[in-house]
Amino acid sequence: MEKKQKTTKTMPPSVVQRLTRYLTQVQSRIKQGKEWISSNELATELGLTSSTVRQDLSYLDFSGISKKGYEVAKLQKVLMGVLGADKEWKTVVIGAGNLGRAIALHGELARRGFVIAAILDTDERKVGKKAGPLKVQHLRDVSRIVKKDKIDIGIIAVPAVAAQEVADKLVGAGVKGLLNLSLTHISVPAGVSLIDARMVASLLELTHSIMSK
Amino acid sequence: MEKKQKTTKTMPPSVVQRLTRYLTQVQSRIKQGKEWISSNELATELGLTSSTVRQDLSYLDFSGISKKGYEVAKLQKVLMGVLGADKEWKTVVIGAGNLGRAIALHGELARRGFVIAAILDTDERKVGKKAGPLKVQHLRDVSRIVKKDKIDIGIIAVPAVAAQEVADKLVGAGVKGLLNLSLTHISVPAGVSLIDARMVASLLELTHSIMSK
DNA sequence: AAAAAGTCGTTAAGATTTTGACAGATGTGT
DNA sequence: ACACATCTGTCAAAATCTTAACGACTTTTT
Repeated sequence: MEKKQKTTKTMPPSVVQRLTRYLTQVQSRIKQGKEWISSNELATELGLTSSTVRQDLSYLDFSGISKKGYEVAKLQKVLMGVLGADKEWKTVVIGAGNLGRAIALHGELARRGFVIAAILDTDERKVGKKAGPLKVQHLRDVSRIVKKDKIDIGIIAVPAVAAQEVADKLVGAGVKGLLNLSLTHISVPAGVSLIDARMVASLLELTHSIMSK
Repeated sequence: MEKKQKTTKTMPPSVVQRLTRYLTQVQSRIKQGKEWISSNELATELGLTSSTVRQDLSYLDFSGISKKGYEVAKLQKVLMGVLGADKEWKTVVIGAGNLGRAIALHGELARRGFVIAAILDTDERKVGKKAGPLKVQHLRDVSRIVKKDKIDIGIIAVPAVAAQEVADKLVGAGVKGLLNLSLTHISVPAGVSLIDARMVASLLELTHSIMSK
């Protein structure tokens, strides 16, 4: 009657962020035909300390081998499992502006298991137009679409003023997580996940950093 | 003979990130015609504690007033100054795929002082095509363009395999900072700033978070 | 004019994250 | 088979970040 957990003390967000980087690094190793990678190599490649790498990987249900390091195939599998990169995630993009359309068409997402099932907007001039294989639908149908297509994730690519309202609609319709690309803060109820990916904010971090050098 | 610094103990990255959020919040206050905002209001709106807000703002060369809070107009000005949001930044986008073009055309960036001076690609089929008002140029001209247009920032929107090489070229050409939108890790020399804004990574953080709820 | 209430700035306590250090494990060379 | 070198896993110290607490100041109320 024992759960298979071992991994399951929740990881700090900073660890999760680094896991995504380990995953890309490991995958590039695999492409190169390598079989092993050490904590020290990972650390050097990513600008971390090997101690951090080992500590992070200790959260996983997975072990390395002395003198060899980590087996990349297995590590990839474990990382994908923990991050959910081994599943398909149904997503909907809200906002059929340049950014929204670009995301809907971004091959990388599809390749990584993020299926864009629909793209929505409120602008009647955009509704009905094509965005690649998708036809832009009206936001008013969000609830029906989320339910019918079993959408997990909403990607918010609308102007700041509309962001919270769109988020509320998505949450109301039952999505489990939101990716916020607008530059505004969004709040969501406790059961829903939210990650910010605000480019303008990132650019401001960058300019701050440039100025303080 | 005294510097006007006061602000100038470098801020932790986490503080800088929050400053960007304070800025958007303050600006929305200003639009609403309000004059003041308290640490507690900011905290509530952004899901923080008022203590964190006060601590963060204490890094700035700026003070609130007992019983009233912070004057939004002044706070905006100080935040913009610290973040570099009161300047124009010349940027170049590398990669004329969907994402690169969307960014080059993204009005929000222009509105925030990020001037997209050029968009570059290596794909001869894309070179010469229009992306809004810009014409796609060949990456081989990056150095000339960066110098002529006094480019500060490179935005990297190319496939993972090309990202590091593009970064090296941009750094070689003299940009001061990079925004990395590719999903790969990029390394840069010490004098150059780098911020990651990797959507796929953000989505993986999101799916991890969804799964662990 | 005194008391009350609200807010800031700052200190330090508490929590979290990162790093250093080292025992134990595994492979390599002689 | 032994010594040596190289890794991992883990513990604990160090560094960093967040939060609570409280004195001081300002406005409002009585």
